[in-house]
Amino acid sequence: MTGTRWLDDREMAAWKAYLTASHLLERRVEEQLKADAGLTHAQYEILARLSAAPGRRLRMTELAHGVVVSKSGLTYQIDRLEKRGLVERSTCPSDDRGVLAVLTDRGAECLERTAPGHVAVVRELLIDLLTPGELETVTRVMSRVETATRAAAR
Amino acid sequence: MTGTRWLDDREMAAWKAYLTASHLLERRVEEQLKADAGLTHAQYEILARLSAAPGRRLRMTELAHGVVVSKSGLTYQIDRLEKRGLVERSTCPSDDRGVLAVLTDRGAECLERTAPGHVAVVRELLIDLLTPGELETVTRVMSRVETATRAAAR
DNA sequence: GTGGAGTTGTTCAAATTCGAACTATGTGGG
DNA sequence: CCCACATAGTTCGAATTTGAACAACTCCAC
Repeated sequence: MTGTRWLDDREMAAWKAYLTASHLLERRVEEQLKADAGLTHAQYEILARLSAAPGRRLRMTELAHGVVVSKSGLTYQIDRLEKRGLVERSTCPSDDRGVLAVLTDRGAECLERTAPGHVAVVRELLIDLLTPGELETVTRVMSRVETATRAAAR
Repeated sequence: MTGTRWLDDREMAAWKAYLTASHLLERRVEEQLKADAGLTHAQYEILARLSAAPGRRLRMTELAHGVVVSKSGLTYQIDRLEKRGLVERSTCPSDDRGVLAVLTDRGAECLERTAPGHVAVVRELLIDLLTPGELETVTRVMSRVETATRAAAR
C-alpha cells in the first residue's frame, strides 16, 4: 500500500495502444459479421468452435470456456442460434445434467459462407500487418496473458 | 471469390491466443473495477482521459473517439457519472452545439482512489509479463492496427 | 444573408452481457 | 444407502452498448 508502481511512458504507451486497437478491432469485426451474416462475433466463434470439434459438438461449459463468455451468455446465444436452425441442443449421454451444443448442416453452411469475409477482415486489420517475428511474439505474449488471467480467476 | 487466403497454423494460433487473452483480460479488468470502485472500464477510461486533459475537460465527440465508444454510449456513461457527481456537463464556448465533459473534484478523488488497484491488475496480467522488447513490439503492432482500423472505418 | 450540407449531442428501441438465484443431477465419505 | 457438497444449465433482472432517427447549430458558397 505504500507506493504504487505507476506505468512509465513506454508502459503507458503500450497499454493505451493495446486498449484502443483492441476495441477498434473488435468493433470492426463485429460490424463486418453483422452486415455479412447477421452474426455476433460471439456467435461466429461458437459456430467455428463447434465446427472444429469432434462430432461437431461440445458441452455448454466447455464451449463457454473456449469462447470466453459467461454461462448465461452462452445459454442466450445458443438459444438464438437454435432458433435460426444453426445449432441444436442434444442431451449428454454420460451426464444427465449436461447439454451438448451441436452444429447443424445449416450452421456449417452458414459458417462456410461467412468465413471468407471474416478471415479477410482479420487479415487486413491484424495478421497481414505483422512480420513473422511479430506474429510469434504476439502469440507468445498473449498465451502468457491467458495463463496469468486464468490463474488469477481461481 | 476464387480463393480465400485462410490462416495457416501460426496465424490461427496468433489470432486465437489474441482473442482469448484479450477477452479474459477485459473481463478481469472489468471485474476489478466493478468490485473496487463500482466503475465500468469505460467509465474509468473516461475519468482517466478527462484527468489528463487540459482543464480536465473534453468535448463529447473527442472523448468518444478516444475511449472508442459510440456517441450514444458516451452520452449514457456521462449521464451515469454525472449522477454520481464525478463529472459535469458544461456548454462549449466556441460551439453552441458542443458539450464539454468536465471532471469534478469528486471525480478526481475517485480516480485517485481507484487507479492503484487498476494499475496493479494491468501490470499483473499484461505489462509485467512482457520483456522490454516485447513491450515495444506490442506498442508498434497495436499502433499499426489502430491506424489500419481507423482507415478502414472511413 | 441565405440555403444546403455536414456536425453535435440526445433519445429511443433492440440486442447483448453479466451475476445471482435456482433446479436438477452427480459424487464421495460414513 | 444417504447426506453434504460440488457441478451443469437455465432463468431472471439490471446494466450496458449500439445504430437510427431527430433537433439544433455551424459553415461555406453564392
